[in-house]
Amino acid sequence: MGTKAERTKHQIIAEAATLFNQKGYSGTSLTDILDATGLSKGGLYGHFKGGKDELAIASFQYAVALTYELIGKRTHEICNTLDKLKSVVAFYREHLFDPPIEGGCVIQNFSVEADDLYPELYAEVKSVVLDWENRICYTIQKGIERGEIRADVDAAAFAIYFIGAIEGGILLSRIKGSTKPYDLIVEPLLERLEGMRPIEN
Amino acid sequence: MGTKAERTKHQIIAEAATLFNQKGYSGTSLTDILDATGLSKGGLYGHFKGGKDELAIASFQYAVALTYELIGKRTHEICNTLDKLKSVVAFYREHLFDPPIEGGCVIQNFSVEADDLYPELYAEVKSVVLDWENRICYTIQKGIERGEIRADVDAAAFAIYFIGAIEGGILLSRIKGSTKPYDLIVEPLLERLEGMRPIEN
Amino acid sequence: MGTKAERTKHQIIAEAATLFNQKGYSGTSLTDILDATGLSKGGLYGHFKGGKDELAIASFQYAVALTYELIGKRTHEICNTLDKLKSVVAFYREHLFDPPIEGGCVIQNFSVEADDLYPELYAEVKSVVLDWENRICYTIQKGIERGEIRADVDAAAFAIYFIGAIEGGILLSRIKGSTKPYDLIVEPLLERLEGMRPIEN
Amino acid sequence: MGTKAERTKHQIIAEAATLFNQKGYSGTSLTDILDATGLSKGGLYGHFKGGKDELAIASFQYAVALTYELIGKRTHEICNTLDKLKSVVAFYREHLFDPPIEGGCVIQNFSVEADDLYPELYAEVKSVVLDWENRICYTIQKGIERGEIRADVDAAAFAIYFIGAIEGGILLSRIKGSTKPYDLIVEPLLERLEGMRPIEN
DNA sequence: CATGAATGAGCGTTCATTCAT
DNA sequence: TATGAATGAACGCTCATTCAT
Repeated sequence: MGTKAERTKHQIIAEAATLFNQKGYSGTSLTDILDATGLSKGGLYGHFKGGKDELAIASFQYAVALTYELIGKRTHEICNTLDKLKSVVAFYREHLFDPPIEGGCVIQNFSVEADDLYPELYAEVKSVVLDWENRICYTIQKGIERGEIRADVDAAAFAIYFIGAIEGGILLSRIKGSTKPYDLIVEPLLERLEGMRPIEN
Repeated sequence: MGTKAERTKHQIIAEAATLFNQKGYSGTSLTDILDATGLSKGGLYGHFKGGKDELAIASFQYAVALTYELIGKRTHEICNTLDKLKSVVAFYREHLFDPPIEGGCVIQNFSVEADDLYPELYAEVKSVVLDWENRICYTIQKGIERGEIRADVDAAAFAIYFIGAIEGGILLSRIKGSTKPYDLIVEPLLERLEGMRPIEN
Repeated sequence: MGTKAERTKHQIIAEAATLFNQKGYSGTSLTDILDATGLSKGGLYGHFKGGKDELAIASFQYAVALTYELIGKRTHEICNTLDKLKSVVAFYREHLFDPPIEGGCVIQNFSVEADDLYPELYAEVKSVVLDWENRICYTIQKGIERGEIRADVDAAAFAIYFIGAIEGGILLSRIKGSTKPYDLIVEPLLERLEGMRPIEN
Repeated sequence: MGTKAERTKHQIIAEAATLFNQKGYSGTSLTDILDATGLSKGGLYGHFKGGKDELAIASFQYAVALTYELIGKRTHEICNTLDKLKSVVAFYREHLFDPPIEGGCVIQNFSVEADDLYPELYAEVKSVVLDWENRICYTIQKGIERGEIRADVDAAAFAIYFIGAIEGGILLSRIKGSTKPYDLIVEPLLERLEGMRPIEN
């Protein structure tokens, strides 16, 4: 449940995450967020002493956590490791134009704006990407242990390829307004996944 | 060559392109541009009646044209079509951290910020991507005609894959600060290019 | 001694007095005071319904009372009237850079800010100065009665001169960061005090 | 004459000097200054890139310069050095309640607020006081050379005493709303001035 | 054409104060 | 009593833009 303050804070973050993801950090004014939440000017600072910066970082973290959560729900019930990874690819495909947070992929949106301007936020983006890599690595290693993935697969390299293909696909599909780019870019990824299956004998 | 006015205008665009690409549209103030160019307030409006918007679009177009030009210099002397395409991949690899316009890939930077906020600019981005696709299609079709590429290659699909892989690679490599992601993501692309070579007999 | 409420109130006043004396009324925010005391927003208003104004006046009065108390401790044990007055001069000299309340002479600080802006507070300053005058007058008259001071001394005039010399000395010594101005300005005051000694016969 | 910009800037400074002197730095808002000048919000920043700080320092310097100028006009026509100094004492007496800049002595007002809060402004105050000292020193040394002042006078010590007495007098007279404190505090100063006259023979 | 003084809306932030808990 | 979430006006400052010169 949480205290009233916690609920208010959470609501601010949720609204802000959408706005930042759509309009960017610079493009989103506190007034935008205030309007969206119904809060008053000073009220926001009661929850975020660090101001817009702190709120942006919290929003990014929330957006990432929400995405993880949704993906987790999807993959939770899938036993086979390769199927799990495929379902992640499918998840992003389904949400190309209806992403967890409106505005597109948060990693793209935040990284592209933060890289030259907001080091603290950018560090956060970097750590999230690293974390994503690690999760995939871990998943693959577990898959190898369980005999669901061939032992000679380079987990670290695959993780990077996996993320890059998905991100490239999202980027282009959104620009083109079509799922086709995503499908085309992700196709070799899916083939590679298939190729990771241990040889039956 | 060109009148003094044209040269001044070009200089403004060049400076602005870098600033917009690094700091984004919202994050770049006219003052930033004025400081960088040494121009006066009103002077800029003399060249760009449309204000910041017009300048941003002009900057984006300039950035794209400059990139094309640099790539063109590189590919011009290459005869074989597949080698031409490979050299484009190499070009982006070489300029991952030293791009034609400081701040990274202009398509990424402008598309990510413009999509939810600046329809006119976003339309420009879309048309540039479409143009890039068409160029690759055209290159491939010419390659097929010249017998350098197998006739059964789907040029349109390949073009999209080509762009998506490169963009995904750039995105991740910049975040990670390493060329490795680019290499990993682009690897299957290069293999596919190799596979497009007509069977010798 | 005193209820808990009284002790809390006193503590607020003591902290606020220092802050107001250093940073001024306008320059001190309630947040500053809250941070210094550890109190909560509403807690302060429980003790000072009148808000910042009431607290400022209470702080000024406290600062004056504290100064009187310290001077009192010093002069208490001195019998001779002229020596008493000299010890006051010495007291201010000793505390030029370590005054009872950090930030310098409260009369100067409060009067200079209040005169054009806060009539109520300024009235308080005026009454404190008047009170100081009266105390000196009274001391001198008692000294005359006790035969320690010549009967022809104009007590009222001397009191004003006494205060003015000390204040002028403090003002300049603090600006110059040296006791020298105080010494120079106070020198004729001390001579005059000496001249007030009744003629021995 | 000066350009229009210079005239506007000067007008801002003049208005601001009065406001700062009356209400203090913290107590004066840019809106106050804008209202007084009729300028618009951003217009002020065209003249003072450094914002409120820069304006405050400029205002203080202007106030000091104006005072010097008025005193200069007064003393210019006076030949004898001691009479010159006496006329300075008289000048401040005449303007106790009608000072060059409304709000009282700028040294007092600015020093008292700046000491704990605005080091840059405080440095300016210090340098002005030092300059005043030096001017008096110089005047006295010239007086000695011209045989109008006894050669054994300690110019530096006198300068400090001179300033301290005047400031103490102003401070108290303004609090009391009467010229009497000034007269009383300045009396020994005038006597000392008289005592500096060389012995006639 | 170019200048830069001027505009006024808007920025992120802090303020003194209130009030339901 | 004491808390701290909330208010909304005001803070210092920057913005894109205009226009008399």
